Formats: sequence, structure tokens, C-alpha cells
Amino acid sequence: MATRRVEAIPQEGSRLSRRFYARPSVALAKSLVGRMLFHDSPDGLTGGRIVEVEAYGGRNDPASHAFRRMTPRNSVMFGPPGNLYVYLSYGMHHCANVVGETEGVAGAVLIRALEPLLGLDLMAHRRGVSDLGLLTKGPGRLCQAMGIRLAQNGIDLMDGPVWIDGAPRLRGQIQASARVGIGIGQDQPWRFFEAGPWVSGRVKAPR
DNA sequence: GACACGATGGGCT
DNA sequence: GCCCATCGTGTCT
Repeated sequence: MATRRVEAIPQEGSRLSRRFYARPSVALAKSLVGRMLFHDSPDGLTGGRIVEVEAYGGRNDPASHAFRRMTPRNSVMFGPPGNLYVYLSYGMHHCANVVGETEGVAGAVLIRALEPLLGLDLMAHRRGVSDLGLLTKGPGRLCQAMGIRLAQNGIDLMDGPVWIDGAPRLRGQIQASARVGIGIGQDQPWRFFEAGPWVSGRVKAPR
């Protein structure tokens, strides 16, 4: 498939610290837009720039998996900040979240879309498509492209095969809207994105 | 056990 | 825009 000219892509040595992740999920969500997400898997290295995220809380957020209580599935959300929370959606799609807050307090940021930059051929192979616009647009698609699965649930972003780079690179202003695909909690504008060709869904204004 | 339900995405109209 | 595959999870019996 066609290759793209990309800017210098930050590599090892500039991972975000646990201290960075230890903050309220809404603040963490905003701060993650524009940063690089990497996965160094046995298949190869893939990476993309985060362009769309959603914040999910705990007992304060009826749309969150952690709204009621801790269960085997959502336990990672209650764990240390800086871990990866992966779950299966609709029986076939994986969704990747970055855990925030502090240990014992649930909160996470769903990664909804990336600008695909590194390992494009591998992403295309995993996705079974060659269209760049369909590689990492949407939480399920980006997990498939990046090779993120249930096996990666709970891994540590500070010291693991999946990590986020320290320096944000923004090409526009960060915008906010209601979250996508939830039936409740739409009054909170907790979706944050940099408008452009890589963002999923449609732009909805907070109700 | 049984059962209802998705933080989705692909295909079709 | 509408339909629905597909299965882990949580809730209820």
C-alpha cells in the first residue's frame, strides 16, 4: 500500500509518567489529544496520534462501566492510573481505555480515533483494508489496527509494549461534544477531539 | 443456569 | 439511515 511522509515520530525514552495519568479523567482526556500511542507487538510496531477521546468517570457517571461497583471486568478502572483497560464490545470489537484518577477511584479515557502514522502496512493487514481513513477511525477499528486485545487488559503503559509519548502535537484546537454511542449521560460534553479527517462519528453539540 | 444488553462497525437501502 | 452479527458480562431467578 502507499506510504505516507510523516514527521519525526517520538520513540522510546519519552513515556508519560504515572503521575501524569493520576488526575481526573476529564482533565486526562483533554491532555491525551495530540499525543502518540504506540504498540510494539511481536508482529511489529504500530503507532498513531490520538485525535479523539472520551472521559468516563465512576460513581458520578451513569454511562461508565464503573458506575455501580467494581466487577471482574471493570476492576482495572479502579486500579492504578496509567494502566490500559480493554474490554470487548458487541462480542467482536475491542475498546482501549487509559486509566486515570487514583488507585481505588474509577476513571478512564476511551481512545476513539488515531491519525495512523507508524506501521501502516501492518495496520492495513490487521484490518483487512487499505483505505487509510478506515484504519483507526473508531474505538473498535483502532484496537484491531494496533493489535490491542483482551490480552492487553491491565497492562502498564509506563513499562509495557503499549505506551503513550510525552509530547502533544496539535494541529488545531481541541473541541468538546457529548459522548458517542451511549444512551445515558449525554448531558456531559466529555468527548474531546481535534477536528479533521481522522475523527470518528459525527460532531454533536452538548445538549 | 437463563437472559438481556451493549462506550461498534459493516453492509445494504 | 436502518439492520444486525456475536459473545462477554452483569443481573436476576
